[in-house]
Amino acid sequence: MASPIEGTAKTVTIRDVAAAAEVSIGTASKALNGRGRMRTETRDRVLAAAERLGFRPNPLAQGLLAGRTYTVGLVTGDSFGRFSIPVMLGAEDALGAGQISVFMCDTRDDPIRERHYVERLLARRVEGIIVTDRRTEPRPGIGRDLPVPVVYAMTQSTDESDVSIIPDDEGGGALAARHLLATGRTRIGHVTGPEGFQAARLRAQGLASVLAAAGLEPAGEALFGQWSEEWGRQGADVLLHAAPDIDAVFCGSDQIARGVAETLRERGRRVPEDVALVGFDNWEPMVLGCRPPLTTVDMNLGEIGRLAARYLLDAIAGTPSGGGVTIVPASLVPRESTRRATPKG
Amino acid sequence: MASPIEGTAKTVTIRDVAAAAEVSIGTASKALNGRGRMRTETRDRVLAAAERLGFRPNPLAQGLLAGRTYTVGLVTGDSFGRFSIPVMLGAEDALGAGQISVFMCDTRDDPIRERHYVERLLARRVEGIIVTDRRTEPRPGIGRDLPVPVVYAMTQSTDESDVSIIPDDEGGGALAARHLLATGRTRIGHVTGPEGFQAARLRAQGLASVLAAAGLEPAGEALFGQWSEEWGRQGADVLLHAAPDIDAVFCGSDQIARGVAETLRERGRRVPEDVALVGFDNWEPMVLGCRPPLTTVDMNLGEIGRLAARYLLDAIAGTPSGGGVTIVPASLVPRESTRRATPKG
DNA sequence: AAACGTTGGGAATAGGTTTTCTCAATCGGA
DNA sequence: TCCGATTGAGAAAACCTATTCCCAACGTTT
Repeated sequence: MASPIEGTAKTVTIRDVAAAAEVSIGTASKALNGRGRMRTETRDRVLAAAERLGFRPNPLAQGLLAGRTYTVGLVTGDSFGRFSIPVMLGAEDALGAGQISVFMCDTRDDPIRERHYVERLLARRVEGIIVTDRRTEPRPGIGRDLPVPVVYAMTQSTDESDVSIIPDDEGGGALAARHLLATGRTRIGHVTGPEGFQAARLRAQGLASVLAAAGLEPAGEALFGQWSEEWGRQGADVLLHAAPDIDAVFCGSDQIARGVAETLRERGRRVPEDVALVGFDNWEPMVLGCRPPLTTVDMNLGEIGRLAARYLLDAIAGTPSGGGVTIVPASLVPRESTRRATPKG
Repeated sequence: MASPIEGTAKTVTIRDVAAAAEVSIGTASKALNGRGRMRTETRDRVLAAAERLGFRPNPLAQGLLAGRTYTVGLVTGDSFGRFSIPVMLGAEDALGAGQISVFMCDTRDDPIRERHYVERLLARRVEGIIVTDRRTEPRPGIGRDLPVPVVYAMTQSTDESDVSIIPDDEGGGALAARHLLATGRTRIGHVTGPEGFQAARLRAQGLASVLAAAGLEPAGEALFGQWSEEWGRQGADVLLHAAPDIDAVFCGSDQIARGVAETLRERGRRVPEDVALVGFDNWEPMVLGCRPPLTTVDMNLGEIGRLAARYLLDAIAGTPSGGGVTIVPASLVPRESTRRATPKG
């Protein structure tokens, strides 16, 4: 049986199909699309000819006529890094199912390139654009009054009327805090990334408000630093000095948590027996490489991507669903680093 | 000044431009493309009108006429993971510069999805396809006698006449070995991934042949296991038991190297003073998070992508450059884990 | 003044598909 | 037997741009 992927020296058009089936082009089109009324015998004859010749309608011609391209653009400033990849996969998942293809653009965080790419996408008549980035901070939009809908995923536009879909950093922090409380911890420290990052501030805030609601004080101040293991190692020492009696640390990222885990172990604190540990990101190589495997918060980035895609599809269909900023809840992924100490005896 | 990105309620065609400039459509086209002969006054009038109306030629119409789409497909089985991303960025870099846009397809390693996507790309009349994957193993091609050129990057087609561009695993292993020899190490162990991976076998072989050429025996057998930190920790113990006097370990991946580093430290061996360590991949978070920062081999994946793109561009232009399998040399990235012990006194 | 060359611009066609309109043929009913 | 209704299929327009061919007008030369 001939594979439809197999080569065709020359591209076969509907004209060829019509000729082979001995009908007019219009009839062939109707037969292929199940549109008009005709004898089933005729329809079958056309279908058979199309199959035999390996006919694939030219989407350029289709799009030209329909005024649609069934394409969207995906613009990232993150060079498709750790954060934008899952978003992108989620989006591609949702879009691909609907026969929409995705143009990929990497701006390298350069506004000039970004503008350039947006221009090109618009020239190509994409029907929508998804913008993703590494930081959840609000950023300037990619242009005002664009002729197609735009969704910001994993980042926000400074223009509040734009549609943004972001993770729930504060809720994630709260989730981690409640999990630690539920496993019996009360003296909880926090080591996280630069204070300049909204994500870091919100996660800290989520932790703080849960602690406050439980009538607890945080153990030491929230330590802002870098998104690195090295800072995790340093931060753990600072924390142990400031609050030697801590029984848990919530970290702003899995990388930081690994650094913290290492220092804790070297200082003779057992994880999770003496000190429980929660990370953030659910970045597998980090989380599983950690000793012990790390309880962490998953931002559900794939869901963010899917949501962004769905919004875009709705907007393209002319029925935009909601607007403004949508916050996607985070999930807690429990692993060994917060296992409850087994009661003695 | 009006931004060309700004919105246009209705898409403006060359017809509108022609009307605004009071010329015929044909003249407008010639003016915009600098083709025919005409008074500069006329040309300027058209250009001004186009600018004013924000005219962008419809690429569908252009493509339909020219029989070109200026698009290529990028198909990955790796869900755009750690290995295919850099390849993809390199490719996008080279293609984007040439006004070619890239369709992104994630097959999730599923042959059905792959076939589906290839179908869709061909239907969209892409002018070429790049296939990337996580493993460098030969894999079945995406189809025979396709109407467009195909390049396999970071993977190979089982069909030897297909064009593949892969990293130099063996050369990378040799590079690591020579670096260790150059820093005065002679008793070199090897911990790597599953023997089922060609990449693991080739890297081991690169090490082995350099050692043999130097008249040295490997320290212990090459240890094949998993691509994980956990295996690195275990493997290091096995190695220390089999060859307690090792002064260097070459690891098949940075993750493994981190595990090895950890065990070495816990067993009282200092890195790099007692034992030097070389990883593979140059995966930044791993390499920099390691203590000490890890010397490693970089496969130059970006270059692989750029090369793949360049080949594709040549093939599209009708002048395919070379063919068969191209191997891209690896580079050694020296860091602290192989620092030469400073001579005493 | 006539013949010729040059220049500027328009008309028409192509590209592949969808859709609307139109027409012919067939069938049923009176 | 004739008329009307219904069905099946074709012709043509539309989508938008690029290109080829052609024509008219103007200027130059003899």
